[in-house]
Amino acid sequence: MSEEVTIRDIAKLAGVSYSTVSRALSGHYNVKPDTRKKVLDTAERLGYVANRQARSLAGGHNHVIGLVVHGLDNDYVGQLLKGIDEELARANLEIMLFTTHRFKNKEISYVSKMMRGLTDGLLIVSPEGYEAYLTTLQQEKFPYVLVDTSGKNDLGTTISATNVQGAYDAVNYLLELGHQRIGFITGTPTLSTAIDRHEGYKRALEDHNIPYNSKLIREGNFTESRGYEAALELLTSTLKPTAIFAASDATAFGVLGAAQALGVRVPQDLSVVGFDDLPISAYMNPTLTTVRQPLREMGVLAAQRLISHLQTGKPGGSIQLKTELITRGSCFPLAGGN
Amino acid sequence: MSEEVTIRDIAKLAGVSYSTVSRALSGHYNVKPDTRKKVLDTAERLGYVANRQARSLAGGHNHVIGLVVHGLDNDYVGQLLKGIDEELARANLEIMLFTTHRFKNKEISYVSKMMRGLTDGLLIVSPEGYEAYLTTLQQEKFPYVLVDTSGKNDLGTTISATNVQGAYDAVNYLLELGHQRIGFITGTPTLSTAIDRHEGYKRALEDHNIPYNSKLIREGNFTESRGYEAALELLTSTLKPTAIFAASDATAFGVLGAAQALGVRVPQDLSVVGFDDLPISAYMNPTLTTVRQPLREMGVLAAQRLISHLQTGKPGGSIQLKTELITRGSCFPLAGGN
DNA sequence: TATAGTTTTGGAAACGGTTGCATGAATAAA
DNA sequence: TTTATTCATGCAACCGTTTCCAAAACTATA
Repeated sequence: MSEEVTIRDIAKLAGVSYSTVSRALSGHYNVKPDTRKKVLDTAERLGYVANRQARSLAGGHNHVIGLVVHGLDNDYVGQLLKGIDEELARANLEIMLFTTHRFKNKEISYVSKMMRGLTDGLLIVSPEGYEAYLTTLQQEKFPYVLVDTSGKNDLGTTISATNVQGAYDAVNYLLELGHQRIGFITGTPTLSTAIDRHEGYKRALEDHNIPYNSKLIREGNFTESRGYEAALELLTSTLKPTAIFAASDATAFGVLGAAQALGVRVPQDLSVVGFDDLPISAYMNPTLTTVRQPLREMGVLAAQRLISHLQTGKPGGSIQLKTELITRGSCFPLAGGN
Repeated sequence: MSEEVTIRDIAKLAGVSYSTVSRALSGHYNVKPDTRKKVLDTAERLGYVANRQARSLAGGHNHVIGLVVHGLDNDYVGQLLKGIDEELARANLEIMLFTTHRFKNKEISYVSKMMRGLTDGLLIVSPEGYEAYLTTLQQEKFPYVLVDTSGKNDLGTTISATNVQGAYDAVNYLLELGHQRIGFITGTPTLSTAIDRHEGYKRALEDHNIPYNSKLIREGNFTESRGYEAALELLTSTLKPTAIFAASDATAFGVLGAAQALGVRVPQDLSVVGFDDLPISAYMNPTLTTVRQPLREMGVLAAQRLISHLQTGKPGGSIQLKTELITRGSCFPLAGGN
């Protein structure tokens, strides 16, 4: 290992004390402009890179933010992350990745302490309701932002989309096309987004005076495979729906797959609407009608609000972004009765 | 902030010195079994969580590995990460995420120093050829593993798949179905995987005595949108192919989209083969014939080899995993002449 | 029982920063 | 010009570990 350059090396060359170097580098203190310039130049020349651990150990900050996610194996998180990474890069913050299943067998206090030790703040994607560590973090005023959750419980800053309205729009659209038996494959029932989309489904039916029928509902978990199974069930049941609203695009892909497997034509025999508007959705056959969430923008906003919290010490307010129904080729007006 | 428990607190309660606590906790030293137990119990009781920065500052390890990727907005990385995360979690290693575009305007030395300061080792996904920082890392004997690259240049431990063979199998399959004008949409030309797949395409043609025709080739970049455009070009050119081999599943999705837009029926009028076997591919319409790479397993192996390097000080050997042609519904034998 | 050898343990010195306090320099006010 | 005030800087202490070194406590051998 080549010797690392430290602030003491810079101090020696620049002819000042190491504390001055520290102050010049960090910037929040009074340092004479010439001195600062001299220090910065020397640092530059020596190729100085601050030792993050030393810095944070001494009471400074980590310059690392933690990203808490269920998993990375779905495109949806990828889209969010695009926006997040962009903003964090701009602020020179590194990302530490925590997948929640790692927490399963750990003590809450361990998880919270570890994350606090490693990061300056947390971006928590799609928290599963009242996560135990949230309360701890909140008590300790540790900065965090919840991304893609309605966060009804006043758990802090949340960035969300209009999930109820989005689902309402989707189902309303199907209803106006003449569909009456509209199946619904839910998301993971513990996630607020899933609950909200379910609510939107109910409200749209209500407004059209169509009774809610639980036989048309299947529990999903936002994955393709579960969407496939659930659609198979719905399409072979006695109360076969003429349209299916899937709580996510991934789920909808499963529905399309199931329809294909059963020889059910989409959209002629079955209309399908998804939720998310992932990039691939536009390339499906048929192209998928879906409710667009501005995922990347949500990522940007989440990061911005966390950064602002870090800088000002005050949490940013919550915000809800608008969803938009994107009509493509997977829906069809219902012709005759039945 | 509630006061953190330190090794000194443990020392006091356990009635030993703090250095003994450190030794008991880290485990590589001689500590009397009773003493160790006493220390461990006390630590447990106090809910002790080691301060990572202090530990690494003092010369220990970070217990963090860096994951270097282009971006997370494709499912392929997600699959890899599943395996990686699994293994790293088992070894109690945290993940720090570095997206390469962040490096673009930075000095090589900065990037390498930063990563070294923050992590104990690196998992570099799909490096774009001879990355400048690789040489630096190699010189400094910093542990890293390259994932999904053929790494011809002896750049260290690499985990790859049989890309040449995989592409060969795909094209060979199309040839045996009777196709002669087989279009090819490449991957990002600087990536070794893309080069290898191109090579496989060439060899298969060669073995069937079909001349390589650059008019049937379009440059892609592993994305859907580029796949769409490229397919549009191919399908409207004078030398319209009867089959297209896409260098990735995402690219193939674009091809399917383009065919759909042009009213070209797949597989009747056009056969399509992808590469990756992403989960969604099985749900496409038609279901996508593709070359499967064991992405998750590659992730597992990469992590295992890095961990072993960390523990033994010796780099693990490179390994190449087998790809497999998965035949589904997107290909069709070519009937008449053409 | 004395002696040499081996464990086990404690104390001190790092690791590379930040920051409070005190002092010196520079500026403004009298 | 003197004095008060602000600004700039240096020194030392500290953050929570690891690890070197030496001393203490055992063990085994003679």
